[in-house]
Amino acid sequence: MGRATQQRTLRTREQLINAAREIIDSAGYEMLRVEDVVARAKVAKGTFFAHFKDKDALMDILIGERIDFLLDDMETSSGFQTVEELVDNTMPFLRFISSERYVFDVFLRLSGALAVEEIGKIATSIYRHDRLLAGQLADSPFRQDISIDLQSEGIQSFCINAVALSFCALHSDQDIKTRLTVYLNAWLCPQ
Amino acid sequence: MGRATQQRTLRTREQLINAAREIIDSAGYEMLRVEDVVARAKVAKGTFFAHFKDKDALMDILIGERIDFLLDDMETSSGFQTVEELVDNTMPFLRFISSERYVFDVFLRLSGALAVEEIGKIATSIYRHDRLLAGQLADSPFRQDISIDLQSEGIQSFCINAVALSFCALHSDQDIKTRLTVYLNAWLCPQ
DNA sequence: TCCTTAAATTGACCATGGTCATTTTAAATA
DNA sequence: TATTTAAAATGACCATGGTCAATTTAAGGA
Repeated sequence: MGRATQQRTLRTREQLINAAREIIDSAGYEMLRVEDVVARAKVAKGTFFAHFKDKDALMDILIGERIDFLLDDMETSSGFQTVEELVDNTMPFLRFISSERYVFDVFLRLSGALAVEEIGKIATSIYRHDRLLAGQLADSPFRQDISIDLQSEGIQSFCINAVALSFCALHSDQDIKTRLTVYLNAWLCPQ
Repeated sequence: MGRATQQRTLRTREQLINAAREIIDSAGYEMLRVEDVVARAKVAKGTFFAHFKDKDALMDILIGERIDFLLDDMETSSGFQTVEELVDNTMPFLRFISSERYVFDVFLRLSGALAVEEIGKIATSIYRHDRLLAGQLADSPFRQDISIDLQSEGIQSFCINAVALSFCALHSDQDIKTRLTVYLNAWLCPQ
């Protein structure tokens, strides 16, 4: 099974991720260049790709960890009894994935892993969000004619749609929160 | 207002699009390289970018025209009275956008135009699909508590979600048609 | 028919993500 | 401590989308 991971491996990886975080903090996700990351981390370009399969894999880690922090908050909240509360709980997450068009594109691209081996932080965080929603829906007074799992799947679908339309020039009349509220009332509280 | 468009401009554009169609027919959308397109069309690389803003703009045309053909079929159909019929009407469209992961990615990226000036064929086709759905929903026996427009928007959202999950290793248990049927029954026919 | 000039085309060049044969490092062992 | 060798790091190189100053073409007027 080979030798144990060396200390320097972990150090190099930390340098790369920290360099990337600095760039993102000052210039945003979209501006991140692999060449800038390796220059700041003082390693060669090849080293980057020895640590991350590709640029997306680094983004998956950085975006995924941000989402995880937001899910931590959602998890410690006391759940929701109304669509309004559900929307309020969800907005920090939606504000983040809609903060840059590039972030949303990466999120969509990595939200479904093509192979089980490739499941990354973003894909995992979506699964976590789904389970979190399902748990909180169990204590909520919404429709009873469909399963909790289906309710949750629909909520996620409408979240994505609300963000997608917010990027669309033809639909900029409504903001994400307004649109999501309309969707979820129709989805969770049919008359 | 400048001079009229020259004949050769139209000819060059046709050459480029035809070259692209040939490549896609034989190798698929993902394999298309701009360099191969210009080589086959016997023009210089710069000419490509004088005709199309970027590679995505060409894809928008080629994917958009395919979608338009599928919408033509949907339009000439006699509409739908049940979720089953709605799903059957929609499946050719979903089969196309799920035919390649790359096609789905381009579709998502170009489905919302960031600026009104940039509205392309794909964005237009989505608007057309929405209007087509709304027209056919008007004659359908589904829920009455939400507007036709909202019903249509939800259908589109669930279509995308069904395709997205079909690409996901964690959700490959159900196929697109099965999943969409479950979604739309819950969306259009709540108890 | 010859000029003028806007439109169209060209291809060398750039930006950036990604590869891989070679070199360096350090953990294990004699 | 010296040797071995797997792991880690290197950087020249490649693939591909995209730019732009320079050149060619052709429409319309003198």
